[in-house]
Amino acid sequence: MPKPTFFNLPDDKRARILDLAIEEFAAHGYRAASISRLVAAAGIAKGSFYQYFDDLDDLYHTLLHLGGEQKARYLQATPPPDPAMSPFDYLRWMLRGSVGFEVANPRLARIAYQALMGDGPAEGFVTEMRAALMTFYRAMLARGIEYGHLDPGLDLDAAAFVLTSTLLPLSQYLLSRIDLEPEDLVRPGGPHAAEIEALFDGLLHILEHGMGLHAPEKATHHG
Amino acid sequence: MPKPTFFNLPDDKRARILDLAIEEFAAHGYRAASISRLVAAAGIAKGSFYQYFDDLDDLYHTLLHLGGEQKARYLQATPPPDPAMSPFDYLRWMLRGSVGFEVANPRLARIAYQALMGDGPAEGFVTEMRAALMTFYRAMLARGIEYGHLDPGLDLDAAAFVLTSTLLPLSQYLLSRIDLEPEDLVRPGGPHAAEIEALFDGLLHILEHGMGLHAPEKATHHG
Amino acid sequence: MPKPTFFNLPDDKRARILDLAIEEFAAHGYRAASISRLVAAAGIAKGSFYQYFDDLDDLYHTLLHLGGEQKARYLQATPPPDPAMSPFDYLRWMLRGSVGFEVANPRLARIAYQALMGDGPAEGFVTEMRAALMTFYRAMLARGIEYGHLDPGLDLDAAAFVLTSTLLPLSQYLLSRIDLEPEDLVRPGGPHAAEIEALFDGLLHILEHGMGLHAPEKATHHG
Amino acid sequence: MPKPTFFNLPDDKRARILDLAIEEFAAHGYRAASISRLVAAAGIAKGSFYQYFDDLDDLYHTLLHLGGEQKARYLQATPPPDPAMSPFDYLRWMLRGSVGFEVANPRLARIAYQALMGDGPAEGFVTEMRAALMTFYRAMLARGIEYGHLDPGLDLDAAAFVLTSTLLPLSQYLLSRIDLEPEDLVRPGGPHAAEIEALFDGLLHILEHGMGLHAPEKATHHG
DNA sequence: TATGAATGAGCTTTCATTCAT
DNA sequence: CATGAATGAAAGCTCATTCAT
Repeated sequence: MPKPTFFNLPDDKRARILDLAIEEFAAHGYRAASISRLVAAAGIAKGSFYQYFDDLDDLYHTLLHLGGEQKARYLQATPPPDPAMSPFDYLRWMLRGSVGFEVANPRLARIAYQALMGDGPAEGFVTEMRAALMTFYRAMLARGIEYGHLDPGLDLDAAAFVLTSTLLPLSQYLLSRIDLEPEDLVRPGGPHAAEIEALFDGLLHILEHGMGLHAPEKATHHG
Repeated sequence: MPKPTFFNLPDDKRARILDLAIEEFAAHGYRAASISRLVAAAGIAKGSFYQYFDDLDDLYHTLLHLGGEQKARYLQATPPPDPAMSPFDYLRWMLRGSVGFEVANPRLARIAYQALMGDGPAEGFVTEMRAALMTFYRAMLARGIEYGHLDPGLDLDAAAFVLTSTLLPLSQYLLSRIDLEPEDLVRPGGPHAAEIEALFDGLLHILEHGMGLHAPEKATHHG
Repeated sequence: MPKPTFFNLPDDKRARILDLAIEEFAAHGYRAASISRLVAAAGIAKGSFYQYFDDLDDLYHTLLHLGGEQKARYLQATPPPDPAMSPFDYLRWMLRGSVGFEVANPRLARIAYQALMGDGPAEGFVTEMRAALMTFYRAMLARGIEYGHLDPGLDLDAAAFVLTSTLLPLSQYLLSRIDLEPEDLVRPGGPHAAEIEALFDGLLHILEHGMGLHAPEKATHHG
Repeated sequence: MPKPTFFNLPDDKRARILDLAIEEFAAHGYRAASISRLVAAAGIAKGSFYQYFDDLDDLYHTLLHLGGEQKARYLQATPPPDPAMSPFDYLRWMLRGSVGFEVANPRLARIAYQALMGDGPAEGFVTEMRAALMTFYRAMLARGIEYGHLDPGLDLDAAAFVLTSTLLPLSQYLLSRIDLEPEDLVRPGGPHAAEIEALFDGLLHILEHGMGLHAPEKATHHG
């Protein structure tokens, strides 16, 4: 938790520090991030850092929380589909939102991704978030079964694992595959919008047929 | 690339150094691994390290190559099924082999996993290996389509991505979920063999139905 | 010397600051005492400290003076015996008083003791106080000779040195030897009152016979 | 305990480092001694210090042990008097030796003195040494009683306390009183030899008469 | 080849002190 | 008078790397 001093800072200064901190962690990872480098980049005194934060860990957790809040706000900008409908519609909504946010905030996304992949301190926050993700997907799938959209014989553990493993690295994959500026990547009518939607289609098709109740006629999905 | 000096070492000494290096990287990660700690643990002189390797990066890549070779040897111990048969039989073979190897070499597996997840130096090797994995899966899937086992409309990129993302973290997931000693985990008749096979079944079912040509009668997979 | 600001403070606030300052110096010693820690404990602003004192040294000397005054007041509460009588009666009075005060104010006593033992700044104050102590004892001893209570051949320097060296650490010794709460230690009828009086007897006996004119019959002091 | 590296150093370099370390601790005390200052003075790299010692504490204890050994060697150069004789003869021997050593090694003596006075880390070594001193004096006094040199009614605790308290700071007192170069102070025929012996006489007289069995005729000690 | 002492840059952290509000 | 943000010097300590033996 940052010290009150940090929140009393002028908005632009606080924002600049956070931005450079994101830069630092994204560039060097949790373990090799350096307070010295950060304060040099930010043009503030070494001692000032400790007026704002307890230590690097404090700043790190601040960044992760910040990322979580920002992503939540971003997702809420587009209302989610009716949960009684197919969970794949829901997934598509979430997928568009997540990728949109992460492509718009690639460095912050990279930090969160690495945190969930085992970089960063092993304790608390991260472990909880991984578990929360799995739990969330399990619940979503269970609801899907209840509403008759999913195969009742589905192995929930396996399915939640597939979802987590697949969706987490998705935007990193996109960013690496399409070597473009992030902002160009997801602009609604941008040059890659079609390509991305195609990938979403392919992905969701696999998941849907892998997990869903597929009537024979639905098999001709991509005529 | 290690220097010739390293290969002239007595076998046991060379093995001990590699083993402790694995320990060091697995325990502290690529960025926080320390030559000082390693030579102290190995009981060799600081200078000797530089007789064997250029630097930590050199050793790191050596370890990754070593892991690759060992895994290849391990997999080849069990002959793969006929590639003309269902790619899911092939996948199951590979899955059993991979998980078996990684659970038998948890620290080495952890290093490789973290390397592929973005720890380690961003350059060369790692990126290549990720690409190689994707390419390998793409080829496997293409062959599956060719032989009529897979839906010809399958989005190869999406499918290869799902496979890569799902199979890479699988053994880490298993190790975390089943809180047991690694060696107990995969012993053929061990206490968790059934549980693991069930997870494999669930996983392959999803992938198979998501990607395959599913005859209607196969839908009752787990009666 | 504290600044006037300090004396204009509400009594309770001023007292609290002094009390916490005593705590700080007693706990960490002169050299490791920290303004930062003190103001944090006292809940005052960093800058406020400098409104009250020049620096840590200023506060330190204030504490020492304060201790001196308090001790003087404490001693005067019990009227000293007639100086024309044996200086050992006088010593016993002083001893009781000193030990009583120091045991009642252990942290303040500890600071003063360490100051006189060479902790603290080498300059001025401390040296003076040590010299003053010696001078005081010399005068007392000289008066004892004058009044015929002491051996006229007594080496005044040696004797004053013995007194100073012996009495200064006395209460520290008592506190360390008897592992009890300070307040229990000197309560008139307390469990250790007898033990302490016995030590006083032993001590004064040695000093008296070492320095005094001892009539043969007084040799049977502790039948 | 210093690391082996330190003992492999050339003699003169090792000696210079120890000497400057003594200087550092004597000048600034245990708590304010600084590795940075020391290495600057010694002209060695910061890192080199840590090749020799674990940390400041390690060096500090090394110095104390070194002082103890040197003093023991110094004392053994003059054979002690027969312990069956008066303990005051023994005391005089010890006193001459101690003062001689401490005046010849004033800074080392100051460090040890401050250590025994409560500077330095509270743990182990120091507490033990204080207790050892008291025990040693108690034993000496008990032997004195046994051999009939001391008053059998003597309070051993009180007496041992007087001895410890008096003799410990003696050379510090001498050094402060006689403002001379240490080496001039104890040279056998030096300008202050007589003065010092006189102080010894005075001191021992007090102790002897305070603790001893004084036959009436011995009372005329300084005729 | 093996050694391990030497090095200095770099790290995190604490500190007393100043000063604008 | 009170405040607390800003500062940079200085601390202890670790590190990879070099090099003479």
